[in-house]
Amino acid sequence: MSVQKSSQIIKTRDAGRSRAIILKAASEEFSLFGLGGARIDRIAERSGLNKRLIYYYFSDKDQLFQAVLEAAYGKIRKSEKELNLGALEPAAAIRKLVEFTWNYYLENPDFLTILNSANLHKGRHIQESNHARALNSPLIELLGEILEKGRISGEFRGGIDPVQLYISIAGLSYFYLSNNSTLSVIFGRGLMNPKAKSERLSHMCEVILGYVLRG
Amino acid sequence: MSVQKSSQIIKTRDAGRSRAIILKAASEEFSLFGLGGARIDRIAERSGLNKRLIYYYFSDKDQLFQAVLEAAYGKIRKSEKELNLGALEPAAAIRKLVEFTWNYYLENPDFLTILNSANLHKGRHIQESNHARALNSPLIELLGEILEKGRISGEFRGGIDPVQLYISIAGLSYFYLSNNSTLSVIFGRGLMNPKAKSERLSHMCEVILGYVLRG
DNA sequence: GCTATAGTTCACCAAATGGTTAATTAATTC
DNA sequence: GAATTAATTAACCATTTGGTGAACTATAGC
Repeated sequence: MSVQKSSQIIKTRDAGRSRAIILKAASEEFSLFGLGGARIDRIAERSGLNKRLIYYYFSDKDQLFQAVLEAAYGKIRKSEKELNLGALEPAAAIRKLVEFTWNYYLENPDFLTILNSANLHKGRHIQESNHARALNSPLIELLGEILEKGRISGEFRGGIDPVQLYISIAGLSYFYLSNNSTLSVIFGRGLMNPKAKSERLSHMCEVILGYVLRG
Repeated sequence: MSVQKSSQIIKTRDAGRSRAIILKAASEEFSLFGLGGARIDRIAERSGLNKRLIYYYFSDKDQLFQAVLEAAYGKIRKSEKELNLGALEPAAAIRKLVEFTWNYYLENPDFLTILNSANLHKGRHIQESNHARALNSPLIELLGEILEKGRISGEFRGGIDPVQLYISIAGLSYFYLSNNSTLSVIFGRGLMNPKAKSERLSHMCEVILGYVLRG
């Protein structure tokens, strides 16, 4: 910030900062209304920046959405890397992955809705994004090693496909959280209160560990 | 159909038929583009009926979406009822529920996307729909009975919450299918080819049965 | 300090959007 | 078969939409 022309405050110029602000505002907007329901004018308002800047930095709505998607993937991949599952015993590692997934979705609800939008559009934006495609989950390899380690030690059953397991772990949290509004109504039961949430986490751990552990 | 004024073919008038046609066209449109991305003009085109009729029968876009949602719920509830799980042994009943869920989602992809839209909008449309709220899954009670029967016979573990189990069964299929576009890209693996689909179904059965069956 | 460029603003636009008015015609009632 | 009602149509509209042209200004390099 600097002062200029009779105490009028003007922002210093910073491309990186503006880009980041727009990205965040866009992420909120897409998350709230989906790709089709999002409004560029509202993103501009939300960001406090001029609408023209959105086009200056991101060309059009689809490319803006793609950038939002890339950022969302980048963020979760980063968190996954910090997990350090390799250091744990197999069963503890699996449990930690279930807990991490649950907590990450819980703390980043935008991630779920943005992914839903991406899928509504048949993954078009991810396919067009070399960046996001390269963000190919390194977790799968690690998960494969953990499963192998557990199998050798005799505690895990054999023949588990890490991709299937990863999708199952994600799916158990994802569906509950992403669809919680309709599920809560249908079951007449608040799925987001603290007790319900903790019960869900225990249930998921039981399901996943009940599966991987040799009976 | 009837012929009139020098061989010009005109449709007979039928409120019920028109309503149904609009509902189907709207369902396709909402499913393809979401609530925000759907276009009333396109729904009119798709239905082959005059746009004004949409407003005549459904008042506005939100109420049209609500009707689509109600129809979607009505349809799956009807299919669930025809399942007749009560007649089966507990383990077979659970397996059949997993298979049914998977197949239903597979054959009705619109159901998934419409539900996603409903959730994007915080379940507002379901809450406002007495009809859909009353469609409260009767499967839960039945599932509770099946679990109890299995527990008494000693094959199932005790303390399973039918709601949690139902959500897990649904979630395992739902996430895989609803997010298959992005997942296929990320894992570099076609999740919708016949082999992948059959592997998914076995995996889910193993996970769910591995959980309910006493180790 | 001058210049070139990158960042920002403002005013604008054609097309699309959800929704409406009012007339018209088929079906139903009497 | 006339009168009433219900279904359908065509034309229209105010507003919103994604996107642009071109001017302007702060900053970095010289």
